Amino acid sequence: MVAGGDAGERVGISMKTDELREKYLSFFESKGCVRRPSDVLVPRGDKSVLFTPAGMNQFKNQFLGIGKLEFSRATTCQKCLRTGDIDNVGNTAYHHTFFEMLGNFSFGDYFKKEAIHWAWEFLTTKKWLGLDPARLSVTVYQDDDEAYNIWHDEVKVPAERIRREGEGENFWPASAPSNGPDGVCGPCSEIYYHAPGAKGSVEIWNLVFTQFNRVGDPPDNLRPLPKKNIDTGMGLERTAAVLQGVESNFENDVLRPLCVAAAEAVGVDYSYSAPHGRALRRIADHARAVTFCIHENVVPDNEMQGYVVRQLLRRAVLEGYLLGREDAFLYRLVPQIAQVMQAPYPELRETVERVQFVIKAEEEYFLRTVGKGVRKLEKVIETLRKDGKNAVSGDDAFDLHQTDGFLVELTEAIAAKNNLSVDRIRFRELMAGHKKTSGSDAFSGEVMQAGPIEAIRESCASTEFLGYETTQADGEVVGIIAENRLVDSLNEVGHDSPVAVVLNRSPFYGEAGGQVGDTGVLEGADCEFRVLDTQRHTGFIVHRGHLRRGRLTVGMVLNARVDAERRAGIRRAHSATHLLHHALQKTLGSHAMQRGSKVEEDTLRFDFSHPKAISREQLIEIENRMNARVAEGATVTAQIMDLDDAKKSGATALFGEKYPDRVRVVSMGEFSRELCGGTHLSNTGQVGLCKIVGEESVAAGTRRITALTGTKALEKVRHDEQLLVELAQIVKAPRVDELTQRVTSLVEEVRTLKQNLQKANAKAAVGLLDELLAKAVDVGGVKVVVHHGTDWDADTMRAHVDQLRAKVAPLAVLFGSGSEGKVLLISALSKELVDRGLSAVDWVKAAAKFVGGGGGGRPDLAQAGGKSPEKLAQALSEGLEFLKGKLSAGK
RNA sequence: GGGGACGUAGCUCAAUUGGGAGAGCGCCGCGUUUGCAACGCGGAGGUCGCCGGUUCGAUCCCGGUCGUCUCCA
Repeated sequence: MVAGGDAGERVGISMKTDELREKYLSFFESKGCVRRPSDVLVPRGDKSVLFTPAGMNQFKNQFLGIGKLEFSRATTCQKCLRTGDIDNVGNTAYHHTFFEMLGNFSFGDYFKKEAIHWAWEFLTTKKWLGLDPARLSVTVYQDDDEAYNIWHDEVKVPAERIRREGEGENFWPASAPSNGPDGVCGPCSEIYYHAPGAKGSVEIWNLVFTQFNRVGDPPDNLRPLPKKNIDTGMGLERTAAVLQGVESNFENDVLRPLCVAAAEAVGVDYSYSAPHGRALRRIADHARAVTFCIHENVVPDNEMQGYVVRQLLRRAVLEGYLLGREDAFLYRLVPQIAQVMQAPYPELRETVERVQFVIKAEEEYFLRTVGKGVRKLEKVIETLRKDGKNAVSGDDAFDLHQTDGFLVELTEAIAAKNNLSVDRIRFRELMAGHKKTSGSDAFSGEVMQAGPIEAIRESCASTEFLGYETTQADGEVVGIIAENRLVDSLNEVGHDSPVAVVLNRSPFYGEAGGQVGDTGVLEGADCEFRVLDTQRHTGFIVHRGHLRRGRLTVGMVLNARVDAERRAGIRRAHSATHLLHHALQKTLGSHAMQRGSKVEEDTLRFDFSHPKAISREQLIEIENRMNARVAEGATVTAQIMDLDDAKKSGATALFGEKYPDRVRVVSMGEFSRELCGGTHLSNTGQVGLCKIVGEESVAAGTRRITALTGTKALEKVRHDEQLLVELAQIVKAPRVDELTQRVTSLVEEVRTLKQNLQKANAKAAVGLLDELLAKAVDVGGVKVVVHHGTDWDADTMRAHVDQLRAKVAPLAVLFGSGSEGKVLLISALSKELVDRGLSAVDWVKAAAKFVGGGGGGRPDLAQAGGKSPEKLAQALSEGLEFLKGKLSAGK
């Protein structure tokens, strides 16, 4: 099972992945680093990335000096996701989408010397990894003599094993000095290991020395930072593979079992060098990535992160499909993934069922769209066959890809079965064009740099939030931001774009946890600032709004008053949200976990995981449970505690949500306990009434319930009541209770009236038709009926035509009818006349000419319109003459 | 954020130069049968997503809008 090499040398250093991770973290703990948990895989607050791409991501603020620095050195094992090299996954030994990165970090604390020495110590000391120093080599940035000297003079790495590299290789961000971006950057030093028996060496560790601030283009654009940082990364999978003496990451003790499990799920055997080994490695990799994402509630979707998850999942399913597995199989890997990853991420086990459910649903969904695409492709192939062509065009392949989500690999596979190829060149061309036209800068990642808000930090660390206790308090203005710039004072009343005001203390709630920001007013001796919205920004509460009166200056003390009535409505809605969550769990089961929420004034929206629509009965039950909790008037309390204690006490937390070390727990009676920073009632009875007004789907496996509380709930009930009263009046039901009966009988009445009318018309038509035939002109044996009907519509005319044609042949009919500036003409010929080359279309056109219109249709039946009803009689007689002419000419 | 498509009966979907809205399955009734997707006949069920425009006339063309799918970022 283990790849070749010198067994004796390997035994001493073989080490499990879990052991390596733990050793790394405890080693750096012993160097004073604080061991921090892995950040979530999908950082919600960070708009610059879709997924956590590297270990340093969670420390961006610390690197920038934003916020309070609770520690200056840290170590983590961070779960990461990257899709840039997705095509290499499974082909190479070292590429993954999901992977873990070991790191140690210094924020203005230790620097190059320690980082290098410690890396070496960890790698070479027997107590830790015990690697042979002779098998290690390093690189440094070409101009970084400091790093070179440490390696050479202090660590004693011989010069022939120290390589100097350019900014493309050994600078972060790559090539930053020449090409930017501006901001913090610095040289790197990489450590390589040459495994016994291996051809070359592999990079296992990258040390980044962020010591510069780049300002503009060269020369002299790298300014030394006052506080230098260390950011390092060691790939866990890769190092584990090295330590285990295996030739690929996918052969290590975590990934190999997943490849085997993938093989089993697909129904084939796994071996590293087998032809389908690549496919199985991809399945294993993608399944792990998808499992972690869905665990964090990032589900397959068609935009942003959800789209990436969908692509990963579909690519994995496709690999299986191409190996002959045409039903859902990927979801079966989840328990195995939770198993091999349980040491660092025990929480994975709690969501196995839900993750499997989501994966299976998406798999089946995908297989359906594949089915649709297959049908479409079969049609394409059929016409190709007819035309004697041997390749599916790039345009067809692209159309399948773009509109049906049909991956081109699949098109190719199916084409190959039919001995056809696919025009990949044209496909790629179209794809490139599509990328160009659909691309946008909506996603231009912001570079690491501090905004105007951070400058406020010099005078004030953060805003103290007072809103749990009060809705009104005095606070000092510590910052004013207008037009994205920090200003000392503001006197322009009626600023177009909103202005932001930061106080040192405030009762205003900044939008968070689904609860909207407060509105209200900031008032001083002779000034007034209207707050339209409140946001949070790294510890500050930012009041956004407009100056209404006077002048605002930094240092002023203002009386901050929250719009208390609105806040009360928000509190009702927020507490009701917890009641709803509780009721859902009770009614639907524990899988009905919160996925998101939006809490506004007496209005709430709650998304949760649930596979199907909720029945009317269940909705009533949920509503009943909530209102029972309202009626019982349970006490609502909040307390601050350690995150671990809160979780132990059974408080509901969301997977994929990042919580601070100390959290606030909101409890209601004995039935509800949630981690929540929102503002709540003191007693559930204050909700008043909670009315569910909507239930819908927002994504596969996710439902949304909308509900109203307090005043709005009452208003809604009244509104519905009013509606019924109005309806009752309109349909003349004596009482609202009898509406159903009344409307039913009205519908019934309309139906019978319609039927009667139809019968009456048919009856009248019988006599009419005979009359028409009697009046018909005989032109050379052809009965010609020309008639001006009163208020006939097209349907009536056609019905008459059909009945006449059933009675007599050969027959030609021309009907006309006019009303209010509109004329309708219909002409019809029996089959014999059509066979003789006559056309109803020509005929009706000839007649329509006289009423200022045109027409068309089929040779046996045509229709035309016009605008001059007064000329209808003429049109009809001219029409008759036209046909006479045709009939005699045809003889 | 942008591109491509789709939206027709309860369900799955047809319908070409713009001119009479269809099939299969399901449902109801009658009949024939009584064995695994039975058969025959009859019937009900449609604002052709919604709004506007072009046209004598729009399910069809154009614009907008909503919903669904999909691709790119």
